[in-house]
Amino acid sequence: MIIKPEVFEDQFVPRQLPHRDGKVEQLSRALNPALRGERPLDVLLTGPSGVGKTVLARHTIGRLQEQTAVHRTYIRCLGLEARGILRTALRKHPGGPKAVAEDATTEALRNELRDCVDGPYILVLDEADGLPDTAALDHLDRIPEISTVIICHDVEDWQARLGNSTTRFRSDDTVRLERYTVDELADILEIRVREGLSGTVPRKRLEHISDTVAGVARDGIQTLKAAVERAQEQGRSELTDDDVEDGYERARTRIRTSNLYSLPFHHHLLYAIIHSAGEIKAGALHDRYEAAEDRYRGRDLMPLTPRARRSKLSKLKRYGLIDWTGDSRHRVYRVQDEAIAPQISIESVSA
DNA sequence: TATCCACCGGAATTTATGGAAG
DNA sequence: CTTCCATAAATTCCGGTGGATA
Repeated sequence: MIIKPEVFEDQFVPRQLPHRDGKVEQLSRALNPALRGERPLDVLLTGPSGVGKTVLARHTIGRLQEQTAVHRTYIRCLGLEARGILRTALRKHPGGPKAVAEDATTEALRNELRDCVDGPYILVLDEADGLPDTAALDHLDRIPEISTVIICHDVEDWQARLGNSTTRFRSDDTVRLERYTVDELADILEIRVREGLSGTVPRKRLEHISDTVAGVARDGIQTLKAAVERAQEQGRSELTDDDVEDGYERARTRIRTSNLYSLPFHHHLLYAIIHSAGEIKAGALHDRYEAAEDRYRGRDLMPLTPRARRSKLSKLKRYGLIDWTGDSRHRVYRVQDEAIAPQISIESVSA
């Protein structure tokens, strides 16, 4: 029985981070100058998705704030450009203005930010892979009190991106997180069980979950939650292996559904055609797409030529939404998970 | 078994968009 | 305001692929 749903939410920051002691310590060391009122070091925090990069940053900075008054702001970079970063950094700073003008230029924002920071200010740039360029960093570079914790997936990609940019945010320190082992992740799940559920779950079952999700903590926690929900629906208090397998499917479906919904119309149309066909050969897919081009009426997008469609199909595959077998003109497309319903209906082209 | 050809995907090129500079 | 520049997305071009066809 779930008694504290928040324990299973992505934003939940646990009081303890098992098996991350060394990483917490490393990050703390970099940030500790703040205890003396000095500027913390810049840190690059990397690792695959779902292994606790954001949680590590929140947890460690949270502890720092218990010891000293230091300002910090979390910014999810996805979809933001330099202006958006500066605006958020300014708006969330305690000494910042109540409202920031909509049309303020990047320079104006930067100057205003520089004038209001009065001590160490830590910016956590989450999902920094999503930044279009280094412009944001180049601006922040000119405000001496600001330091950064940059969270991204791949160090090499990130450094290549910095390229010839002269920013000082080349990171004094890099904290790398890896996937958890089965045992480690089971420990983490045990804590969630203790804090969020009314009953207990046998260790073996938690290890089964950990193994199923291959050490990705976020998936493990979501799978645990979905498995418990399933058992609850069926009036059982104990988890079975089937609950775990089904919970994993549900968790994956949720993630993929949100993946699909985040994509533009092109992808939705292609996905809807494949979903309604079940299996569809390349030629037929392109024919139906062309037959459905009237769907673009009233949108500010234009139908794509075949080459661009292929790019969208590749993306759908990367997102775990479709799959295919065969090659060249004999390729057959299909959806990976029937349970993920398309957002648009394509009755008119399903014939 | 040689050729055909519809589709694939890398690479170069064009187009659209938005910010910065003058 | 215009011009310039950078970037991303889409198109154009084209060699590669492999089951179908004769």
